[in-house]
Amino acid sequence: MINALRGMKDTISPNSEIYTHIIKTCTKIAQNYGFSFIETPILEETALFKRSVGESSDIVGKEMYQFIDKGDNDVCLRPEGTAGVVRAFVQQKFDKAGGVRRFFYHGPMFRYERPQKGRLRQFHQFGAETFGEASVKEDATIILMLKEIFEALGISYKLEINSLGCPTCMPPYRTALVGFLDGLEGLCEDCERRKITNPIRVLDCKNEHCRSLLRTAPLLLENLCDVCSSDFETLKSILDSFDMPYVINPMLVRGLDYYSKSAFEFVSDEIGAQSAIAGGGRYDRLVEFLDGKPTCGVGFAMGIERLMELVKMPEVGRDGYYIGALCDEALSDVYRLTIKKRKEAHVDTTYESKSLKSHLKIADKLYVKFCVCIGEDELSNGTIWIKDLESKEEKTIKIENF
RNA sequence: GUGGGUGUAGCUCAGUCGGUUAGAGCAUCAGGUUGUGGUUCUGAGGGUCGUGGGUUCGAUCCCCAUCACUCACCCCA
Repeated sequence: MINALRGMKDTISPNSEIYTHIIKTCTKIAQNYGFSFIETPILEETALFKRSVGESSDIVGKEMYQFIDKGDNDVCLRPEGTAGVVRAFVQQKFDKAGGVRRFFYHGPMFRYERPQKGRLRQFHQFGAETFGEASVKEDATIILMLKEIFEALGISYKLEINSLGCPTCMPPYRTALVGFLDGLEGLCEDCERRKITNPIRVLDCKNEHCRSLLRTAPLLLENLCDVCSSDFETLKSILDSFDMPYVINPMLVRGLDYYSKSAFEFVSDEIGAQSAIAGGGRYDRLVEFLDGKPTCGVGFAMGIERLMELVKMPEVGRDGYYIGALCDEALSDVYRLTIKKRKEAHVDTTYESKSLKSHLKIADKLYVKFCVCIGEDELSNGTIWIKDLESKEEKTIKIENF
């Protein structure tokens, strides 16, 4: 027997209904917010991810599904969605055209990691990106859009926010931080490495000893430039005015290198150790990293599999028909009727004749509203027998009136 | 990549201190005399006890290896 690869799952009913419900809900809300659907290739040139996500990140460092194709191209299955969208944005020359563009996407992402609860090698994200809008109101809008999505899906969550600064305030802070870190003894191996590659990430270390050492570390939040500082204040006041609770987490550093200014993460405490259900922020430099004209951007991505464990599905009532034959002579009429009725409604059937009791049992289990049967009596009268499985009301009507 | 846990019927799990034909519930199918469901009753089908080796007269059970799944670390959605 051939099984699916490690960390890759089939999505089958009833999970597929939950998946579809999430996509539908997100799509509707994103469209209300002015985002339009974009589909980008799942396979991209490896260089795209190295330059956008960043070589220092674990994603690029050790988690990419990377290979050489038959044309000798170095390619990757996308580990996240933003890079492809930015590439498409630049390729379409939207950067030169100017204006504000908003896109949403959803689909599979791939990371070669050891699977665990809430982590798969092929997983699915829904995400959205706004280009060309510098106002921090857009950052707030995206957070409020996520709030609306989670409310629509019946998901409870906590929001954490932080500011990662900009090219004005980040570099001096970075220098100060490295100076502080150099004075420390006993950081873990990972932190020693991160100190060189991406010192900001040291703040995010889960190691208890490191955390205690870092208690007195300088915080970017206290060293923001005037613009970043006032933007962060604006963001907080908008969230306050829309009753969007949040906690400021100065240690929150998104895993991807391209973020700047606003960073946020929605977390759930009901899904195991992998608790982030959505994350995002601003990435004002990314477009130029990918050879575009400098254009600011802000966006988010959420993990659909992680949401699937939390979604409360709306109640569904009985719907549609089940049509069955009580004798072999009625089989062809049943079949014809089924195909015809499907032009207007959901119809299930069986290709064999069975007892009335069997048909009713099947119809009940399929959770349809009506059970329709044709037997010898109906055949000779040109009628059908129909029963409403909710009201238990039954009647016999002319076949042409069905 | 590292560590823990688990592999017995389609699903959820019992079980054998090693001993003849391995069990239950749910699910499936058929029936409870003539065409009535979600509740009941009866019956049937369905298992190389993850795989390979070892110990033993004998292994589903003990030992070793291996694979798979799972949780956690790292990191992230």
